[in-house]
Amino acid sequence: MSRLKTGAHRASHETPDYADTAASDLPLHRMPGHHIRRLQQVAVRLFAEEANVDLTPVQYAALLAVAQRPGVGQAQLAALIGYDRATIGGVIDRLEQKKWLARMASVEDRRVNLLTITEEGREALTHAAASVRRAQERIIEPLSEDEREAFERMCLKMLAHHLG
Amino acid sequence: MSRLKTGAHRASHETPDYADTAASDLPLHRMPGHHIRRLQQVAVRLFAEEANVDLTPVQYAALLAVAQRPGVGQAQLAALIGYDRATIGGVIDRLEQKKWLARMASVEDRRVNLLTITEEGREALTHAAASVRRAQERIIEPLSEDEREAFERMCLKMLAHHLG
DNA sequence: TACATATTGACAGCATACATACAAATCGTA
DNA sequence: TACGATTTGTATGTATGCTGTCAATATGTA
Repeated sequence: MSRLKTGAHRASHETPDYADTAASDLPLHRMPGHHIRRLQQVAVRLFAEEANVDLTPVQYAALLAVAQRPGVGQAQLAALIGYDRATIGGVIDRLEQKKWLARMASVEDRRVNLLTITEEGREALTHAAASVRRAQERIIEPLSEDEREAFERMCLKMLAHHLG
Repeated sequence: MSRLKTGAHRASHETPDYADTAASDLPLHRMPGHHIRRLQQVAVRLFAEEANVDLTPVQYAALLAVAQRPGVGQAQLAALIGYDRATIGGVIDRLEQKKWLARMASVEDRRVNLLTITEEGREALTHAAASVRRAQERIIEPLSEDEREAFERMCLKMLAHHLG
């Protein structure tokens, strides 16, 4: 604790001389959770850099899913792409404001909002496709072809284990 | 587009019979960005499940970093753990409310808030260490030892490329 | 048919994240 | 030393994400 007085500019110019922490503390660079968080930040940034339409990664996934399954309900859409039921409402609000997606009352089940993509939404999807692909490629760009396959396989393995 | 009328409950009971999307649309299960997003959700959930103190992953990383470098400023802390300068303020607010972290005005640079961990904060860190370690292990649990090393190596490779 | 149970979408509250803008303070350089 | 450029922390606005709660609506069963 006596090192406390040394001030803000000192630490960055010297050999890392950490104050004691619990013996069982993992350093951040050994925490998969920390890596995943930073990769997520990178992925979002790359998506935004490449995007040529006003779409976030979340909005793109939602729009694509509705395009592939017209008439899906909000809860089903959320389950489909792994989002929260409470979150998807806001995402749909914003896509609806842009006129890319529409809510329609279901006749069979009056709780449900049937979701459909509009023509403009389909055009936006088409227009975005190439840049989305580029963003995805840029994330894994530093990996070799073998590594890319291994990375995808390991991701799917972890997701299947934790979600399946 | 004529399939649009078929309603909400149809698609989930039949062979995937997707409406046409652009030929260049990647399916979600081929998007590393999508996998990373879902892994991030899993990692946060596991952290919350294991946590035995009132700490989020972000707060834990910040608290640990301050414990290791007492007297760091907010901007330096943000750079250290890869967060945004604007975000870290709120994180620190909440850690300060819990009395686990303190802001002190710097004498040398009056713009800077020197951050220090309190005794209670150090105790919280110690108390949390084992559960944090468990959460990290659970994320990569389905991977073999070789795969775990490969996963870490590939994460670091991508992060170095995009952040370095 | 009546009633307990479950599902759906909305909403509130909290906690990241990022872009942008801002004032205060510091730094670099002419 | 004056002054433009940079840095620091804060504030605002937008967009996820999660937990909980709620009302409306279905559903399953006694």
